[in-house]
Amino acid sequence: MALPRSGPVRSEAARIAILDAAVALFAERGYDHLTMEGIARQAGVGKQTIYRWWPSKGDVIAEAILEGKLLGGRRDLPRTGDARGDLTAWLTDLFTLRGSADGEGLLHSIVAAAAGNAETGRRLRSEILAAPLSDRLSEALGGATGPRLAAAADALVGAVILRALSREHFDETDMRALVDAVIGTP
Amino acid sequence: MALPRSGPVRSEAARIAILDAAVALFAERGYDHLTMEGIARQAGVGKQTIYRWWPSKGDVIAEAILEGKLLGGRRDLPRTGDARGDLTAWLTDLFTLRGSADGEGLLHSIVAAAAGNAETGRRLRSEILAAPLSDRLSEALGGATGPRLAAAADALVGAVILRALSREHFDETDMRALVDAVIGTP
Amino acid sequence: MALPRSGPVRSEAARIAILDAAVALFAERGYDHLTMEGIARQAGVGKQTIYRWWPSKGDVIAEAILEGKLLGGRRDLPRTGDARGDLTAWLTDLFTLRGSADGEGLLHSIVAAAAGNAETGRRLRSEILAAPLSDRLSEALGGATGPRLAAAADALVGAVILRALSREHFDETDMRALVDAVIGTP
Amino acid sequence: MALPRSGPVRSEAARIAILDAAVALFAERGYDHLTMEGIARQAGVGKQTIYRWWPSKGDVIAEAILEGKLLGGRRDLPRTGDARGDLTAWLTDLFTLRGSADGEGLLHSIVAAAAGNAETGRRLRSEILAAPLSDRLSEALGGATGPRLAAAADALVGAVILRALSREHFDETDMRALVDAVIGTP
DNA sequence: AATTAAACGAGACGGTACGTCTCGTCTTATT
DNA sequence: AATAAGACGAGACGTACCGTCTCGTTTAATT
Repeated sequence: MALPRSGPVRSEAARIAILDAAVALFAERGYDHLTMEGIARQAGVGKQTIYRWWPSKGDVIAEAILEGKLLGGRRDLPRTGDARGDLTAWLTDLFTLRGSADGEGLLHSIVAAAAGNAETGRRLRSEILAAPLSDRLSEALGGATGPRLAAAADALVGAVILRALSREHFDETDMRALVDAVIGTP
Repeated sequence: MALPRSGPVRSEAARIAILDAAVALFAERGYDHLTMEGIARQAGVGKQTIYRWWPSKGDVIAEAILEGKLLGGRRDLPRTGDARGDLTAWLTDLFTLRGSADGEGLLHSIVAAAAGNAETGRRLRSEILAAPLSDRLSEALGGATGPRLAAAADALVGAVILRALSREHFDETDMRALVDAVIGTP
Repeated sequence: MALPRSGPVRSEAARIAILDAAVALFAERGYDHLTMEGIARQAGVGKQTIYRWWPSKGDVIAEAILEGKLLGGRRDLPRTGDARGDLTAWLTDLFTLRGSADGEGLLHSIVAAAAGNAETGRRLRSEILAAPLSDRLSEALGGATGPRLAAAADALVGAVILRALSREHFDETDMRALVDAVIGTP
Repeated sequence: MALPRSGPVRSEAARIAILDAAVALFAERGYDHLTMEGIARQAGVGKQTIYRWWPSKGDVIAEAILEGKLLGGRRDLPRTGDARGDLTAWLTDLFTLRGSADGEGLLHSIVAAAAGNAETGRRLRSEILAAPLSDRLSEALGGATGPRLAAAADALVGAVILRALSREHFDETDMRALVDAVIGTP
C-alpha cells in the first residue's frame, strides 16, 4: 500500500527528453565529454530535473541502456541456422562499434561508462552483451548451460572488448581463431 | 648529429615525481578523479612541466604502466609446473584488482584509462595483460602460436575484465569453467 | 456588491504562520538570506500560499512590520518628563539594533529591506522610526509641527541609520552632539 | 620584506574591466540584481578571476567607490560663497540619485550595498557622503569640528537617505526645513 | 445532502546564480 | 631553456531559490 501523496507527478516528457539527449550526446562526443549541463541544455530541461532523478551521468546512461535507446536493434543475433556463423557475424558487428562515434568510438565510451558506473556495468553485460548470445551459443556448445555457458559468452565478448581497448585490428582470421578457441574447431 | 642546445635538460627528478604522483593518486582515487592539477600539486611541480611532456593524463598513466609503476610485480605468472593452475591463479589475482582501490576499483580505473586513451589501451594489453600469459598459455594449448594463442589470451583476460565491469562475483567454479572453455577440459 | 463565491476563505492560521516564520528567519539570518522557500518550509506551508497573497519577500516583511511583529514593543518612547533624555535613550536603543542579529545586524537588514521594497520603506519611516518620536520631539522643539518637525525627526533617525551603515561606533558623546545639533543646546 | 614569488602578476586590465562592468551593471539594474556571473560575462573575464580578488559583489562595489567610479564627479560641493545654498544644492542633488536608475534607484542601491557589506558602508559615509560636506558645513556652523560637526553632517545626509528610503517626496520647503533644523535659522 | 470551487500542503518544472574545481595556455622570476 | 608558481578565460560541477504550474485533499457557501 503506497503512501498517498499530493503534488505534481513526474514528467514523462522530461524523462524521455533527458534520455534522448544523453544518448545523442553520448553517440556524438563519447562518455568522457558527456556532461550533465550539456544534457540539460540539449533536452531543454533544468539541471535540477536531472539531479532529482539520477545521481550521475552514468545512471542516466544506464537507464538509456535499459530502455534500449543506446544500442537499439543491434542486440539481436541473426538466425541463419549456422550458429557459428551467426556468432561470428554478431561479434564482428560488436567490434565495429569501436569506430562509429566521433573521436572516441562508441564501444570505448560504453566501456568507460561501465567502468565508471556500477549500474551501467551490470546492465551492459546482462542486457546488451552476453544475453543475446546465450541461445545460439548454447546450441553451438551442444547445449551447455550455467557457468560453462556464461564463461564461454564472457570469453567471446570479453576478447572483443579487450581487442577494441587495445586499438588493434581484428580481422576475419582473428575472429575465426577466437570462435575456434572458445567453441572448438568444427 | 645532434643540434647544439643551451640551457638545462629535462629534469629526471621532475619526471619521476610526476609519474609517482600520478600513480599514487590513481591508486587512491581512481582514473576519473585523477587531475593534471592534482598531479602537479602532489609532485611539487608546475603544471606546465607536465603539459610540456605529456598531452593528457592518459599519457602520463600510459608511461607509468610502461615503467611498471602501476602494477608492480603483479605481471609475472607463478611457475609451478602446473600451467593450468598457474593461469587460474594469475587470472584470479587479476580479478582481485577490481576491489583494491577506494571507491572505484583499480581494475575499473585501468579499464577507464584504456577506454579514454589509445596509448594506455595499447600498452595495457601488450605489456600488462596478455603478454605475461603467453608462454604458459602456449604450453597449456600444446604449443599454439599466432592468432590462435592471441585469441585464447584475449578470451581469458577479456572474460575477467567483463566480469569485473559487470560487478558480478566470480568464484572458483566460474574461473574453472572459464579455463576449461578456453583451453579445454583436462 | 461582492461576487458570490463558494469555497474556503483565506486561512488566518497560514497567514500568521507565514509572518511568524518570516520574522523568525529575518531575525536569525538577515534580509539577504531570507527566502520564500525558507519561509514556506519553516511555516509548514506551500509556496503558492505565500505567492497567492504577497508578491515578494519584501511585502511579507512589510506586513510583519505593520503587525508590529518585527520590532515588538521597541517602538514606544519612554516618558520620564525629560524629553531630551527620552529621545536620547530611544535613539541609543535604535542604534543598538545594529548588532542584535546574527551576522548582519537587524538594523542593516531592515534598511536593506526598505531599500529593496517600496512598501517596507514607506512603513519603516512612518510607523517604526519617525512616528514614535513626534510627540516628545515636538515638545522638545517648543511645539514645532509640519515640515519643521518632520525634518528634525528625519535628521535624528537618519543620522543614527547612517552611523549604523558606516559601522562606526556611536558613543554617548556622539549621541549628545547629535541631539544638540538638532534640537539645540539646552 | 616581501616573500619572493615567481609567476605572473595580477592583470590590471582584468581588474579594471571587472570594476567597470560592475559599475555599469549596478547603475543599470541596481545592487540586488547585480551578480558575479553577470559581471564576469560583461567584463569578458572568468568568474574565478573575480573570486580570486574579491570575496563578494559588495567588495567589488566597495572598491569601485574607492576608485571614484561609482559616483564620479558628484562628490564635490559647489562653492559659491553661500555655504547654506551650496549645502542645500548638494543635498538636493543627492536626493535626486534616488530616481536615476531603472527600477530601483541608485540611492536605494547604494544603501542596499552599504547594508549588505561592511566595507561599502564604511566607505560610503567617509568618502562619498559626509566627507565632502565637512568644510562648508563647518563654515556654516561657525567653525564647528569633531563630534559636533560629524553629528551635523550625519543628520543632514541621514535625513536625505531616510526620506529616499521612505519613497516620499522631498521638496524645496522640506529641504529648507532640514537645513534650518540642523544649522539654525539664518 | 450534493455540488462546486477556491484555498491548501506538497513539490516538479525550466531557469539563473551561486561558489568551487579543473582545464589548457600564458607570463613571470629563478636556476 | 627548463623549471615552480600561479594568473588567466572558459566552462562544468552540484546546490539553492526563483516564480509558475500541477496534483489530490479539505472546506465552505450555494444549490
